[in-house]
Amino acid sequence: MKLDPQQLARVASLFRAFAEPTRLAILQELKSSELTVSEIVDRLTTSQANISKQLKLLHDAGVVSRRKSGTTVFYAIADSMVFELCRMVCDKLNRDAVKPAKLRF
Amino acid sequence: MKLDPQQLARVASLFRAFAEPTRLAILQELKSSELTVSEIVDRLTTSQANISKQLKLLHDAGVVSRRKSGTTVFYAIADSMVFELCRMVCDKLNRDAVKPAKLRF
DNA sequence: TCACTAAATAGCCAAATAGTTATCCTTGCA
DNA sequence: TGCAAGGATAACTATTTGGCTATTTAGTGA
Repeated sequence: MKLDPQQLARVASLFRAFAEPTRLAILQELKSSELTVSEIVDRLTTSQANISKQLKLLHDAGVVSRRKSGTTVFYAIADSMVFELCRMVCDKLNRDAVKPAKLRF
Repeated sequence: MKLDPQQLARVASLFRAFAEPTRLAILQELKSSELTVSEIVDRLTTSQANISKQLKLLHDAGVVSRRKSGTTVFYAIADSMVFELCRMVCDKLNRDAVKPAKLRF
């Protein structure tokens, strides 16, 4: 079965959510627990505006979930497929690496 | 275990290989068998130059393999993780879809 | 040697986007 | 009411990159 251009675009779009170091860094922080925007900002090295922007993108892609409590907003991984995906990609990079580096998301 | 920025960049880079409809279309064509550049060009709707460019990117990412025979070059899927990855992404899109669309790479 | 074909590359342009700073909601509280 | 804090958004810039056309490189056969 072949996907038509529109379906390919949707698939590509979801892959794109994972195709940025900053977004991967956010997901990595959310691996252990849900976090507020401020907590993520504290753990990473980019601006609050950028974190919010990337969180919105991840949320639109259905990758993270949002929970509001007062003025603070908690984000969490919405689907564990995130980790399966990252593990598969890391495994491939490890297989391809000349010198074993043992990446593990 | 947390990946450092350089490792995150490598992971992101591999994801990026899958984050384009044209490249996904190429991979989809290669699903059934290896193909020459010309054959891929015939099956898709973009220029030969663009197909070559995207094939180079996929090859650099270790996603497709290259086999030369005379003046023609055959490309093939280099790692079956490609299909596992795409299946997982399709499954998620199917889960999220309000109206079941049954995507299947 | 010359013509022909397959594929790769160069050079260009337009669109997409990660990042920034500045500003704007909201909510909670004095 | 006022104000401070947490997040989101706006506007802008710089970079990346998918696509094109034109050209180049490399085999093949007459």
